[in-house]
Amino acid sequence: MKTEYFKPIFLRLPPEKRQKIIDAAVEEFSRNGFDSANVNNIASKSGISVGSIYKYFDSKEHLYLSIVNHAVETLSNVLYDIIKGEEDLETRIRKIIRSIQTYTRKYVGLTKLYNEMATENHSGLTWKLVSDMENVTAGLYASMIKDAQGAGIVREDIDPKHFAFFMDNLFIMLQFSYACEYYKERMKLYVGEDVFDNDEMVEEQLMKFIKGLSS
Amino acid sequence: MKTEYFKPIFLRLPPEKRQKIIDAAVEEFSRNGFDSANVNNIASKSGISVGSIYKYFDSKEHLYLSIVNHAVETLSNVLYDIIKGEEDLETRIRKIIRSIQTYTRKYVGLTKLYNEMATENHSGLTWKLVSDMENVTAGLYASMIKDAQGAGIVREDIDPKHFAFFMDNLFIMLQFSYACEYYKERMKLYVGEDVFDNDEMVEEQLMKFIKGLSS
Amino acid sequence: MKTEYFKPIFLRLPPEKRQKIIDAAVEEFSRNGFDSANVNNIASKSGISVGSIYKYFDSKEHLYLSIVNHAVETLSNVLYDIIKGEEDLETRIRKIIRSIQTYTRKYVGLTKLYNEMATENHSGLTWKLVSDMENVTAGLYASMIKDAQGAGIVREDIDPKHFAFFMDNLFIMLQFSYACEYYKERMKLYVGEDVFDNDEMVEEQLMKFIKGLSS
Amino acid sequence: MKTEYFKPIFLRLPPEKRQKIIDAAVEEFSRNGFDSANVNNIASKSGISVGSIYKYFDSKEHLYLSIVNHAVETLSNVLYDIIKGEEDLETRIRKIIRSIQTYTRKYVGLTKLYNEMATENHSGLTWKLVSDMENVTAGLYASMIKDAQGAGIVREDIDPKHFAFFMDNLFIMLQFSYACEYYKERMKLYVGEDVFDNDEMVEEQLMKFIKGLSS
DNA sequence: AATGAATGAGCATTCATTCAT
DNA sequence: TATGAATGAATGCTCATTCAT
Repeated sequence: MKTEYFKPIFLRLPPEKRQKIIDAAVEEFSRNGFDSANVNNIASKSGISVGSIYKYFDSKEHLYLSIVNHAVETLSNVLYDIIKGEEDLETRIRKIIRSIQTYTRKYVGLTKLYNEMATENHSGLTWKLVSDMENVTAGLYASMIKDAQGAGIVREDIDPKHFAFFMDNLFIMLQFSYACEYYKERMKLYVGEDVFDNDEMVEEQLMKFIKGLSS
Repeated sequence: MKTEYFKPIFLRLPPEKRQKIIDAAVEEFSRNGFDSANVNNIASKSGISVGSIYKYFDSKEHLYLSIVNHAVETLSNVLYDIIKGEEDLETRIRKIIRSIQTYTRKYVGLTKLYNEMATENHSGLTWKLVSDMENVTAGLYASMIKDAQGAGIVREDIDPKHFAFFMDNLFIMLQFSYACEYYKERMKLYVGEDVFDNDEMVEEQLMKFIKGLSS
Repeated sequence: MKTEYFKPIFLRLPPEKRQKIIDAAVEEFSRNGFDSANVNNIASKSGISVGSIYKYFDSKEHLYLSIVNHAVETLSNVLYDIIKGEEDLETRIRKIIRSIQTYTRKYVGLTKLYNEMATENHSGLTWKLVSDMENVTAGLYASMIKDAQGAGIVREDIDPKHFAFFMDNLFIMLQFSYACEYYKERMKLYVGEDVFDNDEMVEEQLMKFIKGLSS
Repeated sequence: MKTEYFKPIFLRLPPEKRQKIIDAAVEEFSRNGFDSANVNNIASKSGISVGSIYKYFDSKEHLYLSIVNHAVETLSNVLYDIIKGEEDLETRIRKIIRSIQTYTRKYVGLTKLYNEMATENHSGLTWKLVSDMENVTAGLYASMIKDAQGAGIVREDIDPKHFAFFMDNLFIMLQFSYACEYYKERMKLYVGEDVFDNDEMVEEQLMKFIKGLSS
């Protein structure tokens, strides 16, 4: 069922070597995008030969897909741990926001890659890769909101699916705003040059935004 | 101040010719992204020679920037017309949502381009291009919200700048969700296969989301 | 009907340039075979750029096929002029033999190419190219022999088609023996180191062989 | 005198292992030609490691030469058994024809290899390999014909060496026509789609051709 | 001004060969 | 001896850019 885009031999590599390849590839793909990324560069940055890259991956595209897959798995694992908790809606949302702030900084490359990936070019393939995860998140969000509606915290007349969608949109844009040059500039322009030193403020404001305008 | 990336001669061209070049370039860049886009293709699709392209633009990059600029101008003009109106907050937000639904469908290529452009690759240059416009929008949004706070429609304890930022984030994601394959799939996954036939529903739900959860 | 493997632009080239490309390609392909032939070499030997080669031909394979086609046309034109004559069987056969001796020396590369081409690798494509010509030759030979049977010069109980086939086999091997290293060595071994200075002798003996052993 | 292109250790291998390597190499070289043949493929088809291949042979070229040598030995042993018999000329020729029909089908790969080998690429080396055998055959043919001349079966005024040469040319082409795609197509075109089901016919006609036209 | 043929650096990929285990 | 992972030079092909006409 689960398609893997690397060859079995890749898993048999010593973990540090594997990590070096992943790091170099994330760096190269997230900086240049798929087309401009240079496999030979990735190889030399990893400290291995091109030949070896092609022993581990069938093609540049498979290398890319493996890396995207890795990125999505890493990022969604983080979210998953939070969403699946038992706390009330507000606590969980706050946790998500803080995780985004923490982990997006930690995995800048992976987040850039996510943005890159959602771009037109190869979206057919990448969507297949990512849909499972988005599916899980979507479901979790929706049920989390339904619960909140049951508990009277969220108004009944809003559709949980739409709510989940808009909320995740905010999260995605927040990720990009912490990782991608363009969106970083844009965030500074909107809320001020010092946003990135004010994580609590952002958390607070986003929380308020989600909770609603009117008192 | 305002940098232009085409050469003066480009403006002296007959408008239809200019439009043909723009259309061909939007098509090629939005379908393939900057790197895979082929200048020779753009030339033949426009019905002019490569040589001429390079008479009008210094390089592929300048052609790209000119096109992005055109895209942003077109898209932001639409928004601008709406925001600058005198109606109350809710009316204006609803108008924006409906415009996004209408114009994003009309200018799919331009929207894809906006997504493409925000990608790491050329963000340095593109940001310069776009910042003016985002600046205007940001200011307009913020003052629009401030007004609403003055009128008692929006709670006082939320920062107008943050509010504007989050709201625009929602709008941007909505645009992508109507234009870019990846985000289209994602939206279908979140809210159902038939979203794209349910514009009113989306408007209604997004309105509710922005207005807030709690009654 | 007739497939051409070069692009139209190739024909618009100045003939000397075209010839230079053909010569360089014949040289490279006949010396190295399809796989080892180096397109970059062909380009520099022709005094043009690789880019141009790919403007004239879609791929290495198409370049090869164009060259093979040229070779076969050249070689079969020579034969065709002879076979279509009105002389009696023996005169025509003698003429063919002498032409082989003359033209194979003139077009060594083309003959080597013919040998190369008949080799397994790409025979599917090449056969299509060549079959028309072989078809013509086969028909001409067969009718030539039928005539001779009618005239009482060739015994009635031999099948003209088989006769044509065997005769052409002898001609093909003669061509190879005048052009390809391996077959040259072999011919010297069979009939003596000085064969290549004894064209009349070879003509005489081959004529006798074809005309038959027994008096 | 006799150069061997494998290393001594190759002979010390268990015969089945040796045979497996030979089979895989014949298959690969005859299907793809020298250049496109892949040593790693040969290794895996043989069920041994590349490393081992290079323990047994110095290089791809030596492996190739060893295989060609094997092919030629096999094929010429067959012919040798026939030619050295004591029967009269016609009987022996018929036997050769029938052997070609039988053994070429059995050893398609070896025959293709013989064709491949006679191609320009490596003819220098291969000729050295093969000349001994061709020498023997040439001599045997010639003396066989001389005998026939002595017995009054073959006209005196034809040179036995030339006769042997032309006759062997016919045999070689017959081999190719039974094994190599290109020549198979050509034979069908010359004598009909059903040639390959008509071995006796071919034998009969070739016999007649060699025996001569005139009654 | 316009053309489009020509250029050649650049990159993905392959594969013969080596060598540490 | 045997293994097979690792190497990296080599090559087909693309495409931004130039420039003679």
